Amino acid sequence: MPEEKRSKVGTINAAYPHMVQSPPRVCIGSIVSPSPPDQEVPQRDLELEETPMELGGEQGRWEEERLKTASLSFGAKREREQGMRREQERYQLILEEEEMIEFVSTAMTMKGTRTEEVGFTLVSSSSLFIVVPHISFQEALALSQAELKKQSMQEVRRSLPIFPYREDLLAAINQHQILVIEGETDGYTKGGMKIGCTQPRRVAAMSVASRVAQEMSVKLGNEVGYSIRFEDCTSERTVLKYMTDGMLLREFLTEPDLASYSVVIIDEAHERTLHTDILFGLIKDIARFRSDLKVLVASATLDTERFSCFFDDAPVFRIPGRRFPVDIFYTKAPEADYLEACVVSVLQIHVTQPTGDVLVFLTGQEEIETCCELLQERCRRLGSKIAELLVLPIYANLPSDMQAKIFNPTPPGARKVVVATNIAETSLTIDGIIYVIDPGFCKQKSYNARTGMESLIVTPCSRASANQRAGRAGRVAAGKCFRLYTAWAFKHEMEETTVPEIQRTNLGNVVLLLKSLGINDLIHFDFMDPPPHETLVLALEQLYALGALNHLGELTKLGRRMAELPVDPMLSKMVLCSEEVLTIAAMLSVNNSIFYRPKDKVVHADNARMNFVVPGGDHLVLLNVYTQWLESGYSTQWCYENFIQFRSMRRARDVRDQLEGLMERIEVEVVSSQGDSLPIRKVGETRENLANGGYKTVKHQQTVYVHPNSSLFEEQPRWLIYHELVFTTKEFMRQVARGA
DNA sequence: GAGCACTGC
Repeated sequence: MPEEKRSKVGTINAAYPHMVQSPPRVCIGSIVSPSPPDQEVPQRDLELEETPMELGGEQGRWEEERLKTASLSFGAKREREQGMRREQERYQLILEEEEMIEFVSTAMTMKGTRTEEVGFTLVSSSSLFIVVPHISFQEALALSQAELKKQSMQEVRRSLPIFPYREDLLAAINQHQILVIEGETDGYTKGGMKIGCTQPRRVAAMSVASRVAQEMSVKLGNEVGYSIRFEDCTSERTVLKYMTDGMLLREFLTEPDLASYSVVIIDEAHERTLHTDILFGLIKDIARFRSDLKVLVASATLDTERFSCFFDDAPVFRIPGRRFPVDIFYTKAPEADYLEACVVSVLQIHVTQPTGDVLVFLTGQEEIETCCELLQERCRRLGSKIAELLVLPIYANLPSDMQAKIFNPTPPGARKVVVATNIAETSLTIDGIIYVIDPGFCKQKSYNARTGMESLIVTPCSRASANQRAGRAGRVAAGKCFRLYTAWAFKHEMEETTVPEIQRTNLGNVVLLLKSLGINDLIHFDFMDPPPHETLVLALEQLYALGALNHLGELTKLGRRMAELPVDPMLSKMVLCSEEVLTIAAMLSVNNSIFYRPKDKVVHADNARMNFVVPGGDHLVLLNVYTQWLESGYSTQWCYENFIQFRSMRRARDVRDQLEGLMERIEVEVVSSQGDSLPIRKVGETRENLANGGYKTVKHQQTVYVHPNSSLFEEQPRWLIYHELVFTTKEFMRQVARGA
C-alpha cells in the first residue's frame, strides 16, 4: 500500500470533505465503490485516514473495504505499466460496464422552454424599475444570433424570448425595451438624454451594441454605440450606449449624478462583479433625488428577491427563458481523482454517446495541459478502435491563434473535446456542445485583509456556477451534464451562490474612487453585500500611508489625482514620479505574467527570460523588456522569439498611453529620471533578511519569501522592496527590487 | 524552487 498516496487523500480530504469519501481512482480499471452506510461519514483528518481501523463499527469496516479497493486499484496501475500488450487488453475493456464511472440520473433536468420559470422581473417603485430577466439580454441576443443566419430579421425578432411579453413589458414600464427596440426610444432620449446599458465584459458590450445597431438599421457609433476602455465608439448622436460596468463607474467621476442618462440598465447583475456591486450602491443613492431616472436590473438567476429587496422592494417582471433541456447525471460515489475521472468520462461519452461535442471544466492551465496529454495518449493507444477525438485546450493565457481552434467546426465522424477553464462558463460560447463534464471545482481569488495577502485557491464551485456550466450543454439541442460528484454533495455541500467579488478582493481602488465621489462614511455605504470590515479599514490605512487621505480620512490633493488613474493606488502614487515609472507601473498593472511558459518548452522559455535580467530587481527587468520591445517596433515576432506574451505587452502599452494622457489632464509633468533608478524603488515595504532565506515585513513582522521566478531569487539581498504579496505554497513576494 | 482562474478601469 503506497503510504504517500493515502496521505495525499488525507490532505485533499481535509480541504474538500465531500469529494473524498472514496479511495482515489487511479486508472480506468478501478471499480466503482459501494455506497457508504447510511450515516454520514465524519470529517476525518490526516491521521485518522492513515489508521482507518480506529473508526470501528460499521464505519470502520466500510473504510477497510474501501482501502482494499484502493490497493487493488494501485495494483492494477502497476500492472498496467508493465507492457503495451496488457495495456491494450485493458483498454479493450473500456466498453465493459464495470470499467466505467457509474453515473446516476436523479431525474433532475434543467428544463427547457416550457416549464422553466425564467424571465424578467420588472419592478417599479415610483422612480425605480427593475427588470430581472432570468435569461440575460446578452444571452437572448446570442441565442437569436444563431437564428439570424437562417431567418429574416422580422422572424428573428419574433423569436426572441422577450417577444410575447413585449406589450406587457412596454405597458409596465411605459417605454421600450432594449431587446425589442424598433426605433421608438424617443420618450427617454429627448434633450440629449441617453440610455446606458452595462455589461461585465468588453466583448459583450461591443457585440450587443453591434447587434442592436443592426436591428435598428443604424451605423454603429451613431445612434447606438459602445464605450470600453481604450475604445470609445460613440458620438454626439448616440442615445443608446453600451459599456462595461467599470466604464460607467468611471463616468461618475465626471458626472456624479449621471445627469445625461434617463435610463440605466445593469445587465448580467447575477454575476455580481465588483463594479456592478459598487454601481448598485451609487445608483440606488442617486435614484433618490433623480426621480426621472429609470433603473433596470437584469439578472439570469431565479434569485430576484435579493435585487428587489435591495432596491426597496421594486417589483419583478418575469420572462421565460429559452433553452433546451439538459439531463443532469451525478456519480454514484465521490471521485477523489477528478482529472482521471474526467479522462474516463470523456472516453465513456465518446464510445457510448451519439454525436455531439464535449466541454470539460478544469481549474487552470496545468490541469488542462495534463488532461489533454492524457486524453491524446489514450486515444493514440486505442487507435482505430474509436472514432477520431479532437482534443482542444482553452484558457485566457493561451495565445490567440491556438484559442481560435476551438471554434473550427468538428469534421464529420469525429468528436471535439474542449478542455476549458471558467472562461467557457461566461466569457465565450462554443457551438455544438452537447455534453458537459463538471468536476465541480474552480480557482478562486480570496483576500486576507489582516495580512493584505491575496491567494488563488482551488475550491468547490457554487450550485449557481454548476448550473451555469450545465446550461452550456443545452444551447443548440437537448444535452447532458455529467457531474463528477454526488447528488448529495451538490445539495448539501456546495454553496448556493459564489461569494461576490467585493468580499474577496483588495478594495484600495474602490475606496479611493468612492472617497473622491464625496462618500466619506464608507462603513455605512449601502452595499448589497458589504465587504469585510477589515478590508475597508486596511484600504483606508494604506491610502493614508500613501498620503491620499489625511488623518481625518479626507481626500488630499494627491489622493484626488491618484483617483483619476485607473491603477492600484500603490502604482498611481508611484506614477507621479518619472517616465520610467510610468512604464513600470503599466507593466505591473498587467497582472498576467508577460513571460510565456508552455509546459513543453520550459527550458527555452526560462533561457529567454534570463536574457532580460538586469541588476536591481524585477521592476528594472520589466522596464528592460518593455524598452527592447519598443526598440523592436512593438513587434509580434519579437515577442514570439523571446517567449513574451504579445497580448500582455500590447495591454501594457495601452495602459501606459492612457496613464500618460491622464497625467496631462491632471497636470502632472512627465519627466524622465535620466537613468537614475532611485525613484523607481519607492514602492512597497522593506524587509530584513533572515537566516532561513525568509524575510520579515517591516510593518507586520510577517515571514515572507522571494518568489522563485524573481530575478533576485538567487541573490537574496539584505533589504528588499516588493510589489505584491501572494500566498500559494508559501508567502511569496512577487516583483521585488533591491533595497537601498 | 514555483506555477497566474476570470474580468475590469
